[in-house]
Amino acid sequence: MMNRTAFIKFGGTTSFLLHSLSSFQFGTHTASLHSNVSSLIHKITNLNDALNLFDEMSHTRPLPSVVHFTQLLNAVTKMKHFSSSLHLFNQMCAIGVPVDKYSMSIAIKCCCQLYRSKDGFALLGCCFRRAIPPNVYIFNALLDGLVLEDRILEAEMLFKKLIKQKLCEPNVVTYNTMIKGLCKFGNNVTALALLRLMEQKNCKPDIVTYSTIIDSLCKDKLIDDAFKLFKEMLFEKGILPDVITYTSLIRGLCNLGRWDEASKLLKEMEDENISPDVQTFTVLVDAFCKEGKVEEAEAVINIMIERGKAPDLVTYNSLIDGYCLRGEMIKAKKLFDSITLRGLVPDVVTYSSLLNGYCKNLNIEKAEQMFREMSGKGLKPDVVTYSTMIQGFFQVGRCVAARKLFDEMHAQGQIPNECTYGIVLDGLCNNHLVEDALSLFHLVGNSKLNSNVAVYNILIDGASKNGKVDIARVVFQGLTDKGLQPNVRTYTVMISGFCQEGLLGEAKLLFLKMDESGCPPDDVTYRVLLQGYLKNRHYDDVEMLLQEMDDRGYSLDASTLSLFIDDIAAGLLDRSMLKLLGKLVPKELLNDPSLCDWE
DNA sequence: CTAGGGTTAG
Repeated sequence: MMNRTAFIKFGGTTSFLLHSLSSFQFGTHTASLHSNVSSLIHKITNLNDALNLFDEMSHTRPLPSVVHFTQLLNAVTKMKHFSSSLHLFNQMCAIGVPVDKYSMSIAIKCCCQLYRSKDGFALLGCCFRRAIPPNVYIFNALLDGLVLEDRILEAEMLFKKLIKQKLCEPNVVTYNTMIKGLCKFGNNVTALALLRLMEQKNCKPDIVTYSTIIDSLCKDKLIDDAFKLFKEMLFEKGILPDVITYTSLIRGLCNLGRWDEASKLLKEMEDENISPDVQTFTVLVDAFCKEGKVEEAEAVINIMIERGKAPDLVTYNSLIDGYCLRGEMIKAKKLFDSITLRGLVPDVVTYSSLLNGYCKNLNIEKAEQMFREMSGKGLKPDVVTYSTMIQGFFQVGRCVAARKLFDEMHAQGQIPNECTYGIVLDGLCNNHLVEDALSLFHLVGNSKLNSNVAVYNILIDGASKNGKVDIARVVFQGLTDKGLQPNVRTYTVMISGFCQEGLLGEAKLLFLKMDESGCPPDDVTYRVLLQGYLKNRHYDDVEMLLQEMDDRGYSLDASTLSLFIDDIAAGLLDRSMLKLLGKLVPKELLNDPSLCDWE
């Protein structure tokens, strides 16, 4: 806590306060403080001013009222200085300001926003002891805290308890917070059910309710459902969408590559006089970059600047990623270096993006350099940074370095997640260390990490590629034994493994099982099986498979197609198959010169 | 004097 001396030292930026406060610094005009305090609080723009004003207030006798202290507390909280705000709250208690439900609710909110909902609940206990009946604001803050910490079951329990024990009447914010939690865990169905419950209970869903669910549907690529809800909101409830609603929908469309509709929606929102903001533009930049359309992303940034919406760190992080994806590392680094010139400070994501770019482009030394540099700047590498770097080491065959970093990650308190685990298993397999991957897999045993099909897909693929199809078969069996459902990819990698070993009978059997199991083969499965057949000169089922592909609307890829052409040229396959093959050539390959000379 | 929804990295 800063004292008065420190305040003087900081000087300069707070001169208006000094001036305003000078009237009572010598204890002569305390009355003027009380009348001025609200206006002083409104002028607060930084933490130092707030802390010093608090200091002044706490030395004033009689003490300013709890309302004034709470106003100040609120100002600090709005600046997101949650721990300072909590500190001030504690000071208030210590100097005997009688805290009320308002200050309590702010303090609880601060605990929760700091991922310390446990302390929030402790304060709830204080409410009861001090005969401050907790209100809906307090419970909403606690509910939000649980959601923030991903403690969704406890959030649901609290929500139900509020209603059952009539602790408070849940309002639209309570519902919205619970819905946000459900959406965060991908439970759109229950979120929607809660929206319906609101209607029943006469607690009108509002734009936040709708936007939250619409956003979640978009994230799950359920864009049609999202628009259905959007129309319901607009036409049945008469709620007008705002910039947030539009941004979610635009992102949903962009992520599905439906650019035309996205730009139509962008135009629609501008027609409604809703201006896209920095986040809307950033969504566009990010989507373009992910598609490799960096020029379009740059154009969006230029539009932003023209319109006076300064791109922020997130915008630039996305663009860095876009350059990295295209292997344009010089541009990526140049942008990285220019971020500081724009008055922005690179964060963990910025560093991780560039580091990822260097890894993906196999410049591991530069990646390591970024890794060291960020630590030097006081930025702590997080799970993503570590995972990226570990993957980079594996990609260049530096398995020992990968292992060392994995251990360091543990030591630094960064817990590997599913993705890290997958990277390690994949890395080991790709470096011919299938046995090590299996040992790790068995070591992990029955934990949650091993209940993900992706893990099995990696091991089956890895074992097969190392010529250990027997191990792959055992892992595949283990997956079903565990009650997990293989997905298309699982079947496909297993079939690919069988084909590699010339076990076409087993491949075919598994292929046939897919439809039976309600997991129909996709175009990749067909290509894998066809390649297996062709490479093994097994032509019996080929024509039938091609016909099925045509029926299902699938197409061939360039490499499978060239195998066919080679076999036809060698007279191994009949030219009559060309007609069928012609139907399976994807549009983008039609102008490929290497495929022009057949027929 | 107190509350809620949208953007980035593996």
